[in-house]
Parts: sequence; C-alpha cells; structure tokens
Amino acid sequence: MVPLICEGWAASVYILSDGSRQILSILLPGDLASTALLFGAQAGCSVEAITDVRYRTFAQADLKARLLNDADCFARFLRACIDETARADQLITDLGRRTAAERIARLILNLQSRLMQRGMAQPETMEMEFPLRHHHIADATGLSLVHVSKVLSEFRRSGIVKIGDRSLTILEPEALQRIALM
Amino acid sequence: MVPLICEGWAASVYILSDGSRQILSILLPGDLASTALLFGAQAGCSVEAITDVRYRTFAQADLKARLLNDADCFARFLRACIDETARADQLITDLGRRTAAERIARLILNLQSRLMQRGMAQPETMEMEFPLRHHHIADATGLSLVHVSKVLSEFRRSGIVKIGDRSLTILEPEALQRIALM
DNA sequence: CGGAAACTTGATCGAATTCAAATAAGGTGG
DNA sequence: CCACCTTATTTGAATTCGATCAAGTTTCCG
Repeated sequence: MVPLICEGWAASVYILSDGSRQILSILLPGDLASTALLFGAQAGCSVEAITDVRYRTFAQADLKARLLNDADCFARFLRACIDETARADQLITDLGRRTAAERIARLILNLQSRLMQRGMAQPETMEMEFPLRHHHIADATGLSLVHVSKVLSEFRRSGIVKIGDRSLTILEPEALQRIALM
Repeated sequence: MVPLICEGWAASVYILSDGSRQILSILLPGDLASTALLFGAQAGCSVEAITDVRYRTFAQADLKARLLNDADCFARFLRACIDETARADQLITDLGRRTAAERIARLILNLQSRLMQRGMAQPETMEMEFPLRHHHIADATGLSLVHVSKVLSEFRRSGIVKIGDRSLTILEPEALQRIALM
C-alpha cells in the first residue's frame, strides 16, 4: 500500500535501534510517500503524521499495472522519482558537508519553494504555514533539539525570519539564501 | 546519456561551490549511474572514475521506450530504483545520525555485500578489492581526510581489518558489524 | 634518485552535543 | 476562567567528536 498525501504534512522517518530518528523526507499534499520506494518496503522506515493528515492509498499491483499501460502516468511517475532522488541527493550533501545554520536555512527554503509550487505559500509576504516542531527540524537536519533552538533564535534575533503560531515568514530572503549557499 | 559501469569502480559526486565534495554513491560493475536520475541531469553532480573504468551509455529516449514496452525490463529497472533509493536513505541516516567509526564500518560492510552479490569478493577469506583512497572514504562519509586515517588506523590496530595493496580483508566480521550497528 | 601523492600522527580549535534548569505554551477537568 | 500538568522552547555550562593545522613518513613512479 502506497499512501498519497491529500491534506496536511507528514514525514517518512527512519528509526535507529538506539531510538534516534532521521527524517528522510517531509511529505506535503500531493506527495507519494517515498515514490517508488514503498514498492519494496524498507525495514525501520515508516510514515508519521506531523499535522492531521488526509490520505489515500494505492495497491502496489494496481499502480504497477497502470504505469505499464498509461504512458502519461508513467511519465509523471518518472518525474516524481527524479524529483525525489534529487532531493535525497541534496539532503545527503547537506548532512555530509554543511553546517547547522546552512542545513536549517536550506530546509526552510526548500519547504517554501515546494509550498509555493502548490500555491500554498504567499509569494508577496513570504509567509507560509509551518507546523514543524523543533524536534522535526532536528530529525530532518541531523542536529540536536537544543542546537536547532539556538540557530533558529539567532535567525530570529537577526531579523531573517519570524516564527509564530505554526507559521513562518521569511523577512530577509536574500540573507537566508546567502546562508543556504545554493 | 546514462552510463552503465561494465568494469572498474566509479562514484557519483556532488561538488559544492566551496570545493568540498560529497560522494552520493559508489558505482560498481553493473550499476547504472544514478538509476532514473540521469533522466533529468542534476546540476553540480557528476560521475568520476575511481579505477580505470569500462562503461556503455544508453540514450534516455531508448531507455524510456524500452521500459514501456518490455515488462521484464521495467521490473528490473524498478528494482534498481528501489535498491538505489534504499541505499540513499541509509546514507542519509548514516550522515545524519551516526558517528565516524559507524559510518566507515558501514561503508566497508556495504561494499563487501555488494561485491559479494556480484561474486567479486571471497566469501571465505573476507577479502575484497578496495581501490578507494582515504579522500574517497572521506567524501563518501562526510568526514575529513585526517579523521578517516585515524579511524582506519584504529580498526587496523585492533585487528578488525587488514588493508593493503588496494585490497581489504575483514578479519573480525562480528566486531565490524557490532560497530556498524545495523 | 628525486618528486609527488598518499598516509600518519600529534596538537589545537571549534561546532555541535549533552546535561541541567528555567520558562513558556497548550490542553484538561473542575 | 483558573489551577494543574504536560509538552515545547530557551538558555547557559561543560564536554566531545571531529575539523583544521602542521609536520613527518611512506609509497609510488618516472
């Protein structure tokens, strides 16, 4: 069964034997949980809701059959795979080679651009829904809870972002991008 | 053009603007460079040889057409995608949540198991071809050159592995697995 | 033999973790 | 609406893992 997110935010999470967690991907409305992935379910990997979520599931067999018959569907699936792999590769690079501030800045910008694509963020005000808890950010960036808090405080103190009431506003897009070093 | 490795080792590498490098995947004979990936070439990502390499390339269009017509070929492609994504997810978790020794142990065990699958490693002696330089290991694990040397020296000193002459022997598989914490 | 890579080793530094409280924000039953 | 409890977040201090710096030493090859 492959879930497709219809509404709300979720995350696919890998949980280590010592209990620590790594978020592999934050799932927004329209995302398939782990594109091709859940064709061959991964040990230790699961999908968790961040907000309340509405979703539908597809049976693997149906999906497979449709892909072979429907060329258009196949093309869209391929695109989704490519996008997901590209994001996975970016994440690998972030975790392997970038500092805490860079990782967090990139996470925010990433989410912002994905929300924008879906018409779920205000292009003018740079405001977006932001239901992530610090522990989600920590698990997504491979950092500790405490350090996430420190970096975000610093961002806030220097007037780069404003956070409140499950929403986030990018006050200084330039500055944030400079930190994220594209 | 999507390259398929026929002989030798290669790596797909992402190079940051500051010159630091992250290996996304080490490619062994039989691997497609970035399975579906190179359908939509990634900025900043390239494939580099580690040893001398022999390879063939496929045109995207051909590959796409074949996938739609040939169900068996499609199934094998899907499997390759799944395997690659699974490995990418493991790498994300390694970089996000594991220590230097764990990462290096896992890299070695990973390579060993992939070589074994291809009949390219001795199951009895636990010996395998190992052409990686320390800088390759560093770039694959998100560590510094110097630290890789220190960790490997420690592994050698405690008799867990033996390294020499472009080959590596796992002397204490149990110990290595214990460090890698599956 | 000489020069360049590759590797090792020790010393020092720094980013991020862990530890430990304190404070703030939510949610619940009374 | 308030007291109470739980879950988030903040802040500071101490610690640690791994990076960086700086020489050495080895290995490889022409």
